[in-house]
Amino acid sequence: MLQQTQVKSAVPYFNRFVKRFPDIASLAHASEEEILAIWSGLGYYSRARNLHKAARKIVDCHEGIFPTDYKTVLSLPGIGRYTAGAVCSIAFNQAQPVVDGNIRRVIARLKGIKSRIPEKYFWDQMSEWVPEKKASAFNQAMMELGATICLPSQPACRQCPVHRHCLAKRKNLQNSIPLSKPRKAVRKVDLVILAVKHRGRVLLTRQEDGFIPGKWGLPSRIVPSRQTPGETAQSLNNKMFGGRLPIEFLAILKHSITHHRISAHIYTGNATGKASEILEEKDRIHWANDLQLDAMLTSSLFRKAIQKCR
DNA sequence: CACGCGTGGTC
DNA sequence: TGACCAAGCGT
Repeated sequence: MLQQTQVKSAVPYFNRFVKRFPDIASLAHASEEEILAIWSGLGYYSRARNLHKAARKIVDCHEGIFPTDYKTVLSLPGIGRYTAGAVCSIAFNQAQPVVDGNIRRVIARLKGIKSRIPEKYFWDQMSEWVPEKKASAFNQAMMELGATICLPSQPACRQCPVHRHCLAKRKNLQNSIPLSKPRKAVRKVDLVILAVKHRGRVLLTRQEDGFIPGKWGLPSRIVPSRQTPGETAQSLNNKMFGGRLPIEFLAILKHSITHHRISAHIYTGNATGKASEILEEKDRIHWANDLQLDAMLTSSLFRKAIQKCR
């Protein structure tokens, strides 16, 4: 959960997760749907799928007991160099290095590194520093230092236990180190979302090529350039209802996903009479009640859209 | 090494 | 508000 996610954001998800899946066996035997339902809103959903796979692999290959050997831990799905090092050092106190965003910043400042350098540099440095008998405390301390004192902006150098060793501080370069990476341009996307209601239920569809991840979602379509959202909404209406559904513009929701900035144009409609005949395969649609919505929707964009219709 | 993957915190 | 960033991973 903590991969690319702040501790503060993950904590409530973690508590719910371990309450529902208190051990490896219960996770291994759960359905992916249920796991994703608990994960819903946290983002990076492949983490949840990999966690599920890892649990099953541990049950199948390691008699249900979490391995302690570094190479074996590293071989689990969703566990890369960082997580394997974190688990082996923090949980098992093995002298394995870890490098995360915090540690990159701490090292770059300590060493006064002004240019882009290969990732290997940080790993080599941490391998050299990690103490044989206190790997757990050391690795956590390095990350904590970055998370609480050696902050991205306005670092609290006066409180820093190693400020006397810090080249960035000595040269007064704390605010220009580390070099911020050139970001990929954010693409703006217009998306039409249909919130169709019928007797207190909401229409969900499966979209194989859906822009928003997760199996079930509200009917949606990206607005092609040279088309207005209204036209796209009508064309979606044509495809799904033969154009018989009276739809009404409701709101625009802003939602950002990595390098996409989505403007979601929400349209609502009431499916009654002929409009309730949907031109879509039966197994691709579902009329969901409130309880099902909660369990089936993964993306928080769709959740926000539903909230708007209440 | 570059890229895509979600969402929320922070200034 | 927008830009940057977060206990990264798999391809």
